[in-house]
Amino acid sequence: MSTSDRQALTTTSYAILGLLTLRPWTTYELAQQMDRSLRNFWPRAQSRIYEEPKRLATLGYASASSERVGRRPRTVYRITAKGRRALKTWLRAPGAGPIVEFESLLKLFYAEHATIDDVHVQLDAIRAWADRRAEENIAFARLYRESGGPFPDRLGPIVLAGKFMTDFTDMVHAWVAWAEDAVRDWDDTGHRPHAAQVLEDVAARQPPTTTRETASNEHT
Amino acid sequence: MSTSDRQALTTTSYAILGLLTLRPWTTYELAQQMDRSLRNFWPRAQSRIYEEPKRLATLGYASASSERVGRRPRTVYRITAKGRRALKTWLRAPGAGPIVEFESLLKLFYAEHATIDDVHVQLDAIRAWADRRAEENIAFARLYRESGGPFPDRLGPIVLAGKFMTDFTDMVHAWVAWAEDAVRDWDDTGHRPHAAQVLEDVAARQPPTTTRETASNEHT
DNA sequence: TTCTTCATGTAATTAGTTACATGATTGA
DNA sequence: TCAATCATGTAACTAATTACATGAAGAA
Repeated sequence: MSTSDRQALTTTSYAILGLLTLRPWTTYELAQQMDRSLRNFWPRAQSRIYEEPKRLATLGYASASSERVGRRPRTVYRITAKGRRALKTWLRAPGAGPIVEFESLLKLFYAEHATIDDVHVQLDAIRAWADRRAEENIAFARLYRESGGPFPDRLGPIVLAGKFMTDFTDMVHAWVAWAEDAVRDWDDTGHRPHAAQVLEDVAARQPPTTTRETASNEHT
Repeated sequence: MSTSDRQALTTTSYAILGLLTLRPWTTYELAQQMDRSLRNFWPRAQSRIYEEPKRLATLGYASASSERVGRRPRTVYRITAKGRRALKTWLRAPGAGPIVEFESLLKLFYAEHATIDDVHVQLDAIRAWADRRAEENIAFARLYRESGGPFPDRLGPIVLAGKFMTDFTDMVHAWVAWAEDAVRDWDDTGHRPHAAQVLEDVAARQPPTTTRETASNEHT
């Protein structure tokens, strides 16, 4: 039981297995590709990308062939039939929803202990992040529009993920603009017009009508 | 050097240190509060919340006082002056930008190997996720509008983070609606009108004018 | 020839998770 | 009085990270 647990693939395993369906890769190429395509919704360190395919190979989901560059060894990985089957099975089960980690926002969450300058440092950093990402998104879109990209027949799934990323970038950008306005009314009066407005707006919304047993939240 | 490294606080340490500025908490309360307030932008397992304050205490950033409930011991943590200073210092440095992990999207990214049903399983799961979150957001806003919440003077920072979360939820919701349309044109023709449209739109954008040394990306 | 960057990997360490264990409290 | 839930914690494990090491290739 604990032995079979140890053999269970992680999401990262499947992430790499998925890349291996496209073509064989050297570990370095995998790391590069991971960085290009999955970084934004499944970020992992380079060393992880070097380790995972080994495991895939020992478990039979991939095959490893050793090559040689001068005196240096290198490994090329290919997916096996077993690997393809495993991937297909994994694709059928619903995956986890989005998880966000956001250190700058955490700092803003404790802004009462910071100076107003500190707050602007965070907001500026976030804006810079959004700008950088926006640039990447545009460069990416132009590349694909002009050349079709390295895997033109994958356009559908690629843009599915790509639009998620641009939507997220846009959202962060808009949020930071709002936040800059909002912190402008942070004075000693305790009045927080922007915050109050948000509360009103969100509180006035109709909860989505989920179909689980006539959601009885109307005790109003 | 490696000894002093071991003493470095992590972001999670500061997350808890921040809560400790609000009032003293038992570990269980801390875990609860973490789950209520920080889960959405700094999610950590409950056991982590039980361990971290110990470290804060041994390093002098917090003090621990042992109480007793029947025969059971429990610990209440309080921030120290040193802890407050450390938090303030941490707040000054720019934090990391948002990191997203999204397993369902990863599965969609490999949708070529899935059936159309599999794809809809993912999209449905994502929509359900967004609906659940929307509900939480609304409940949260209503609570704060009506009662002011447990820390009414923190309204500013709280809504800063809260609006980020609702904006994100809204974005996911809108994206999934678009995605459902987009996968509708996934047939064998290879035509992907929705995807193509996104590429056009994003490619046509003007990159944000970052002020680092006259960004020379106009070789057009 | 030397410096830098690209390429390929391993080792050490840790932050974090899952799983377990059990006492206290509530209420049926 | 029994079961379920709340409360409090520890132990075992691992996925992941940072840091290091070094050969190959290209440029100056």
